[in-house]
Amino acid sequence: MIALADCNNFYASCERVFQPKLEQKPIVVLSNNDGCVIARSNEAKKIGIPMGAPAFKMEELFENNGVHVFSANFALYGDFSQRVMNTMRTEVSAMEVYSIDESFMDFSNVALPKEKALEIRGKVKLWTGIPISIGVAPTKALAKVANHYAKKFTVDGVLVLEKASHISRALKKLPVQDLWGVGKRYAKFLSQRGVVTAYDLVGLDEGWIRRNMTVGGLKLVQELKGVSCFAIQESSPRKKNICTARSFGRKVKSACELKEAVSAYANTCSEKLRAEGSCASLITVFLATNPFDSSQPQYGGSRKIQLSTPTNDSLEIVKAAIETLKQIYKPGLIYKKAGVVVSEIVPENQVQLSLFDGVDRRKRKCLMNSVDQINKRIGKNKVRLAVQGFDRKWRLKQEHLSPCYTTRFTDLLTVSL
DNA sequence: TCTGGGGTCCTAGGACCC
DNA sequence: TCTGGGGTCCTAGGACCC
Repeated sequence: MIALADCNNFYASCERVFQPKLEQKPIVVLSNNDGCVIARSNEAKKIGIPMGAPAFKMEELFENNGVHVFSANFALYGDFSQRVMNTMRTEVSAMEVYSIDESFMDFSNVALPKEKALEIRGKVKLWTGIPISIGVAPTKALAKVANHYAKKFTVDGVLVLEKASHISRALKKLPVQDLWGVGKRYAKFLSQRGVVTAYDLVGLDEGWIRRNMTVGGLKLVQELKGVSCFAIQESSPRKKNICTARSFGRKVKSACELKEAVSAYANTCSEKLRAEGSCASLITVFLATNPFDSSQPQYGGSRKIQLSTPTNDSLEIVKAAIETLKQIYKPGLIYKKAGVVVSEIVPENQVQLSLFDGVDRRKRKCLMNSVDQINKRIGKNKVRLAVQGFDRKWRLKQEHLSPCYTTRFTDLLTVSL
């Protein structure tokens, strides 16, 4: 048996932990740049605020319903995620962290799954303040289904799906698009063929599924029949791509500002590589104008640069990114977004060195180590490259940011007696 | 004025190899 | 008249996840 734990309305719940007066109140969390709604408390869902709705179109609705609006605070959510995962890890022998707010847990040796799940749920709430729901079933895909019902229809937030009759009853009531692995396109394609529920999908010919929904669809159907195709993966495989990209908080025209932004993103990619113990040899830079602004000329450019030696050195990666940016930059346009992707990733200790390499890599590694350690101790980006800029006018718009209660000393909660 | 930011996997088709 | 069979690698695009 496999359990899937999923935090309820995770970002909204994080915002509530240190502001208990927000219990029972509608909360929404906005994406970067306060762009669109990415998380909603149950109360906000009831008001009819859709997921992904642009915030500027919702202002009246927010106002009229007393909705508490937050800018995304990923430092806070990331820290809470770790606390939740660490708490769950004390209870099970094997666990896979699947996303920032979800984990699969091995329940194969759990005698009383329902009781165990309730215990975990209670412990996470007590230790972290975050409410979670847990679904337990024979496979991952079925655990997802169980979790779906646990969240929607149970009082205690836990559902075990084990008996065949219970499983087929659950599948009969589940719209096919609510399945893990069935998105909008497949849902439309299937409904045109009369496949509406998960149960309908399971009844189809497997050859047909394979032809029309690839092996991914076939594995999903197998899992729904109780045949496990997805094992619990305790350690995450090395990333194949690492991307840092942002929309700008305001219009950006000048090459100089773009250079600052792209340098900052390239530096972040380098930091992510170092944190993973990886190096990359392909750097891609892209930029784009605002696709929603039809009054302006549109442009999207991207270009790659191949490095002869894989690296995670900020100086090298930033330099390569700036060179690449110069090749795709067109003056006179209003840019809205830029990003850097690093790929062709290899482990740091398996880098193929070049005979003609001019860089003193040992020395550089020491430098990067020092920078990382200092920044870890006294704050992000305290030591950085000058090219990353100082006023950073292009940075995110975050008008409703909550304090980083758990990751920044100056933001610690104060209590007056 | 204002619409996010990460990822993965699969497939088809073209170019090329022997 | 008649033109094989087996591969790999790369890319773009599509689908999905959170």
